[in-house]
This record gives sequence, C-alpha cells and structure tokens, in this order.
Amino acid sequence: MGKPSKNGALSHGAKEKILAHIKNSDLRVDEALPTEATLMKMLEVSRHTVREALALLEQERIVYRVQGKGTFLKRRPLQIEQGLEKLESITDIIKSCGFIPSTRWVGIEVKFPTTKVVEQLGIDPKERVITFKRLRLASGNLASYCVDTMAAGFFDSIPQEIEDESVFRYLQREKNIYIQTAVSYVIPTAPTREMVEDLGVEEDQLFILLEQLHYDNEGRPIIYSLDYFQPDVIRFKINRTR
Amino acid sequence: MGKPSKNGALSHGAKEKILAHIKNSDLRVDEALPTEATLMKMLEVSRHTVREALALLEQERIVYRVQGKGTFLKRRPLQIEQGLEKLESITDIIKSCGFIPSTRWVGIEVKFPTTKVVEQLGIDPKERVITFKRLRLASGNLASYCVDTMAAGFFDSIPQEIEDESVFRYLQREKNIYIQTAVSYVIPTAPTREMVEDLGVEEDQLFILLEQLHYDNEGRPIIYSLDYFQPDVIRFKINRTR
DNA sequence: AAGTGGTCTAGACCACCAC
DNA sequence: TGGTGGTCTAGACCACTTT
Repeated sequence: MGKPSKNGALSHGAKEKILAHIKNSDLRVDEALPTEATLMKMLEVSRHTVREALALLEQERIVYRVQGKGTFLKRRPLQIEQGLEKLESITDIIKSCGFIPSTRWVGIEVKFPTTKVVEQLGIDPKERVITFKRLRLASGNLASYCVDTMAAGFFDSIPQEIEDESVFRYLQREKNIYIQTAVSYVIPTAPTREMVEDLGVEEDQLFILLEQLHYDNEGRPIIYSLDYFQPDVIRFKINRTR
Repeated sequence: MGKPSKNGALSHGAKEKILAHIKNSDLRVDEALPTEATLMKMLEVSRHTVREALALLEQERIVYRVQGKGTFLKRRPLQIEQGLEKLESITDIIKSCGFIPSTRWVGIEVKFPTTKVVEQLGIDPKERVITFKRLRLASGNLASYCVDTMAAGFFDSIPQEIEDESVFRYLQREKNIYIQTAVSYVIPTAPTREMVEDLGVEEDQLFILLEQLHYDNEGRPIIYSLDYFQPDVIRFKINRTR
C-alpha cells in the first residue's frame, strides 16, 4: 500500500479521492477541506503526497490554500472550461464546444519556404516545406480556415493518413514529436481575397486570425500556422492569471 | 546553512544559483545541466530543494527534463515575453510594450446595475455599481477604451485618488483585494457609435473587444470590464500550453 | 550494471492565524 | 498556545536511458 508503485499513481489517486470527498461531503464554496494531517490518515499516505495532490487541485483552481488557516473550496468549482491559453488541436477545440469536427481539404503543397517561414521555423531555405490548407467544420458549419506549414521531412509520403486526424496526433504517433506550446498573435481581420473567391466567404464577415508558431517539448519550432476563425461559431475565451 | 530560514528562500536561492551557473558555464541550448546529485553537493542542499528549484526553472520554460537522461537548457531561453494569458493591468501592459501609459478620463457613473452586470458580478440589483470610462494612451497614442464596472461599495468617495493609477493597485492597497484571474472573451469588432461620435475613432478601424470578468484569489467576481483595443498599437500575443 | 530523473516516506522546524 | 499550511532534510525504491 505505502509503496511507490507506478509513476505518479499515488498522488494522482489521492487527488481523485480528495475530489470524491469534496462531492460526498457536500462541501460548499469557501468551506475548509480536511487538514493535511487528517488527509494523511484518511488516505494513508505521507504528507508530501497529500501536498502534491492538493497542489494539483490548486493548479486546477479547485481549491485555494491560506497559510495558518487551511485549504478551502474555491468558487465556481468544476466549471473550469478550457480557454485559448490551453493549446489544443482544432479538432479537440471543436469537440469540446460540443460540435462534431470534420475537415474539408483545400490543398496540399510541397515547395520551398518563404522568407517568413525560414525565419519562423529556422530551417534551411533549400529544404522543402509542406503546407496543408484545410477548412475545419463544426457540425457542418465553417469554423475556421487553417494553413499549416512545416518541414516536408516530417512526411515520408504525401499523407493520405492524416485524413481528418489532428496533425498533433500524427506527429506524436509517427515522429515522436510532442507539440507542447505555441506562441500566437491574435489579429482581427477581414477575409483574404482567396477566402472570398475560393471559399465563398462574406466580405464583411470579421475573422480572428491566429498567427501561430508551435514548439515541441524541447523548444524547437515545428509548425507555422495561420488560422482564420469565424467568431460566430468558435467563441474565443482566455483564462488570464497574474 | 542547512536550516530552513525564510519562506521559500532556499529553493528560490538555489534556482538563482543554477541560473548563474548556466550563464557562467556558457551552457548552450540542449546541453545538460549538472545532475541533481551534483547540484545537491554544489549548492549544499537536499535533493528535494534541488528539485524544487529545477521545477521553477521548468515552469519558466528555461529547462526541460527527461527521465533517465538529464535536465537540459531549453531553446530560446530568457526570451519569455508576457502574453495575454498573463493578467496585468493595462497600465503595466503599456509599460511593458515600452510606451509611457497615461489616462484620459471619459466619465465616472454611479448607478444601478444592468441585468448583465447583476448576473456577472452576482450582486444585489439594489446595490449601486460604479463605472469608469477611460481612454488609455500609450506614449500619447490611443491604445484602448476601457469600461470597468464594480460594486460602488469599494469606493468610499468618488475617487480622485485613482488618477492614473491602476484599479488593481487601488483595490489591493485600500481594500486588500487581490485580483488574481480573469476570464476574457476575445471579440473582433467595429467601434461603437459612442466611440465614433464621442471619441473621434475611424469607423472602419477594427478593434479587439476584451469582455472580461475579474476574480480575486478566493474566486469572487470583482470587476466586469469591456476593453476595446486598437490592435495597431497593442499587439495581442498568447502563450499557449498543452 | 550504472546513472539519471520520478515518486514516496518519515521527521523536523518555520511562519502565520485564531483562541 | 495550539493548529494550520510552508519549507527543508535524509533516505528509499521505481522507471527509463545509456553503457
């Protein structure tokens, strides 16, 4: 019981048990959780493990802790919706909005990179890049137009495989590259000529352009993307913290 | 030396020493830091403290860790600019963009709340709210138009005091309320009629509207605000993480 | 097999809060 | 003064990577 078993299993399990306790005991907002000493006995783990579990709950904004007083249930618990600060594939964003994601391919191009792409991805100008242009649909409605560019070397062949799958998942599965962070610029914009002419978008429809550079867990730039979102369909939320 | 002294001093100090070591030893990107065992000896602290320090450096995206291999210097270290996911007062945002912040007051109103405000702030419809309307300037240029609404009870008198000071700092100093988080919606928008007529804004200028609800550290909603930003002046960046 | 980071235990003292 | 969370030490075993 007290032995360390799998990686992280104990503190994660402790967190879940504390969550269950919160629900079972019908704890209200701003009421105190059991003390750390109590939780040690309840869960039969060390104080360190209890504190790890509480740290997880604090990170998820479910509780707050006050030195000398105790640990308390935070307001609006379990309503923590993901915001833009959380990096998700667009596939997942659409899913979590309650829609069914689908993709309409506009085109795949393999060519030499523009200077902008060379600068952003830090690759050799003589190395080819691959560009995906896709429309992302949420339950059939246009949600966004996405242009993703990365080194062509990531794809051994023209990928029939990605069909409707997230590029994130493809890179992790096939290339063991984990996209961890992105730096995004938010730009309000009117649709490009290409979008009006080829995609039949209204000219006076406002879009949000996310210009993004995606990095893996070691900090290497991997994907440069331009995503034009229709704010009527996808509502942009950001959880900001000091 | 080995005694716990002030709160967090040791692990924080250890972090700073590791940072200094990174600079002194001219460590390059993707090169390994000293192992945890080595750092224990170097810094004369326990492994737990070393790991706390490394966890801080990892959170700040300065290093990454790989089980079984080591801890490595991340790419683009120390280039971590703040993005929108970091909640700052607009005063501070403008400062950190390298501009000199100033404020032009448009008006202060004390009145009964609209239903939207009642719902958002969760206050009594019979309780008065105070609304600040301000233009925020960055080195003289219009950066944003801000409409902030909160319970009038936070202000004992009509505040001459806030003059050019951030509302955040006022609330902390006078009311011991620490604004910790905000939930923001990003909406691309054309200027309102009020902005065109009263403030002389161009009609075809696109704005980003941030509709925000600010919470204190215990999760209580405190400020409801509408901020219209001119994206030409303030560039919106978000650091996204999985 | 050796070395590295990941997790867990047991025990200690400190800083802050309420009584 | 006693209780609470915050930090630190010492020691152990586990999981993953490299030799």
